[in-house]
Amino acid sequence: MVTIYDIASKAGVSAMTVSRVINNTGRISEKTRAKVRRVMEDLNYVPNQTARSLVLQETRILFLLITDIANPFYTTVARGAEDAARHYGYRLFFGNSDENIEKEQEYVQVILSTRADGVLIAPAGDPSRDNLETLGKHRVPLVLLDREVPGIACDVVMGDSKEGARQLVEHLAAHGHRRIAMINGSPSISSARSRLQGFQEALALLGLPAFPGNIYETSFGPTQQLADAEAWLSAMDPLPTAIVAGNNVLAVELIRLLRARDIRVPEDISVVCFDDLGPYSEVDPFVTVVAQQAYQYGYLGIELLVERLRQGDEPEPWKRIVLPTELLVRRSVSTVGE
Amino acid sequence: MVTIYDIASKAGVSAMTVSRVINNTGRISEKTRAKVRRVMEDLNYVPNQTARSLVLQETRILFLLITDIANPFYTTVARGAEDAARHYGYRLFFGNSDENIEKEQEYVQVILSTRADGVLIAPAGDPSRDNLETLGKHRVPLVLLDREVPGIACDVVMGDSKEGARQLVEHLAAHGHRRIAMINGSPSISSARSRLQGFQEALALLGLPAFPGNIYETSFGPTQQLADAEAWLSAMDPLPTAIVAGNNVLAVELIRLLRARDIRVPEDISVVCFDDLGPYSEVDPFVTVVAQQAYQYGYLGIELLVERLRQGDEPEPWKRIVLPTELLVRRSVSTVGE
DNA sequence: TATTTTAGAGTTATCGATAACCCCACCAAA
DNA sequence: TTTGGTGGGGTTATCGATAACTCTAAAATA
Repeated sequence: MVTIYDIASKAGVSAMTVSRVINNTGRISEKTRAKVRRVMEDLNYVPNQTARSLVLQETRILFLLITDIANPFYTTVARGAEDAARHYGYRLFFGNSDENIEKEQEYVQVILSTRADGVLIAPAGDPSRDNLETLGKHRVPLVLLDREVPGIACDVVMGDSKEGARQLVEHLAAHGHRRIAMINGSPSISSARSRLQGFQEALALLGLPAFPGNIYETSFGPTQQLADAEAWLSAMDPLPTAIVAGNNVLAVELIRLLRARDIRVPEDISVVCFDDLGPYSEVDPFVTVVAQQAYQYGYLGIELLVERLRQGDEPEPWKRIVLPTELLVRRSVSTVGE
Repeated sequence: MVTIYDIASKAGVSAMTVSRVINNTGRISEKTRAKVRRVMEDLNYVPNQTARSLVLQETRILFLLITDIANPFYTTVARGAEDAARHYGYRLFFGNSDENIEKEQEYVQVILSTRADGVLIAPAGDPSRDNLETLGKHRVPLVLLDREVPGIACDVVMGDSKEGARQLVEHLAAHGHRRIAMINGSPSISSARSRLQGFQEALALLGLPAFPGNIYETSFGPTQQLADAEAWLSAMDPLPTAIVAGNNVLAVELIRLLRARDIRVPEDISVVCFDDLGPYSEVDPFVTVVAQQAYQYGYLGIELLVERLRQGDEPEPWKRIVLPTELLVRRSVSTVGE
């Protein structure tokens, strides 16, 4: 590999002069600058960012740790994050935690050994606190994505889960549904808690019953089997006329399960959920959802991070960006009692 | 940040001894080893991978450069790549080229300055040759994804595009379609060429007409507006009864365009395409596709790369992995002439 | 007992860049 | 003539790790 010293000797100058030309610092005569530039081109020189990182104590690497890149929500988050990182001159690593604390912990080690300048992370849940504290102990700037963690003070980009839940329930109620159940992610995840709370408050507000067993809590995880969900469904007698799913993955799994039991959606049970099902759900719109501004999650998250990196000594107060949700009405809700 | 020297002095040994403990090399007494380990834990030491990369001349970084992380196909590729990278102890950068040569070129510079150990790339097209040669000139191991580039000899993971096209056309023919058109990506992309060729061969084989203007070539790109596609449609008289789309994005855009013109799918025109549409398609299967093993693209691609990295001096011949396609019949095809 | 071996370390140079400091010639002002 | 500012650029130390070599005391062997 061509180094700065190769350039220096071919150009008959010192390495420092080459460095100055590269970074446009110091005083260099036009003649010297031109000569160095030409040698760099001749030799196809590309600065070694690793060496630079070592001496500058800055890697210009940001890490995006999400729970599943295959989930359309996070996919779009990743796109936003990548666009922002590119715009601000950072490189972006990514990893999937699969909603798994141990996997997350492994990535924390990778992040630390990488000396990433900052981390944009959707924590697996409240138990992620240890992992986040590890990052904090090493002074790695952090921005939380979609989920807050009690005890961790930092910037966060999240959605208005309670409002989203309210929109879904109101929509169902407007279609005559009164017996509504919810399948949700683990209560150890703040967004799941907010969605549940929003769900219950909306029920109360509309005078709808919170019948026994109307809540089923499992994992948002990508490999979820919904093994017990079958029992949960059977236990509800009569079945609810509508079910709110805590996220898109759960909605998909639920619909699959319902169909396997010959329960039609939406004729027998209506299903709605949080998060859209990808850029292509517009082809044949089916599931009614409250969509979130996934791209903005990623873009704004990186921007918060970059802002933090620029602050240094006089840190500003933590920011908390709450993005609105939008109800997209499609075909997975039928009208009851007509 | 805690360094190896901090550990060394606290433990009363030299830095080299600490390094030996970390890497399990050389001879270290159990007592010393234990002492060093304890100091490392006490001080929360994490080795600096940057420094290590510099001296080892190896970053343990792989770069995944795709054209759009928001495309469900590449999303799944990314997941496979990430799983494989993790398995083999590599970190994974990613970037989107948006089917754009200039953006791709910028990323090539990033890759070079990063000193990534290898690159898994879906090139924007044949003109990517320059970019790939730049990588080659710097001896960066390369694996091509989904697309070959004339003049570039390296490992590649791709799909059986011709067979896929045949499956689609045969499926349409079996439903009575005889007037079939195709909307495809740029002919500068090898997979687009193969798909077109497969399409035309299949037509010929089945004795179907290749009427004038039955092929429309545009870009696979994510931001494609299909501005001229409208004119293309109008120029075909009568309209075809079925259209094959070169990939999922084009199919989506096409369907949107057809609907805007009040042309129903599949009643008026049937639409099929390459690549599945993501998790949504499980919920309410609509578009008939030939799906590709996207996860395997990513996983096997990284494996090829890692294999190359291990070879060093006696390189094996280039490998060319061709993955099969699978026809998934759904609702976007109607039967003609009943 | 004298001489090798060997276990268990330490020393020094190096990877490729940049920061901080130093140096010198030249020109202007005192 | 002396002083000192400034343009232009070189020297040296440093970032945090590892490779290659060296060193020493104790154990093994002759």
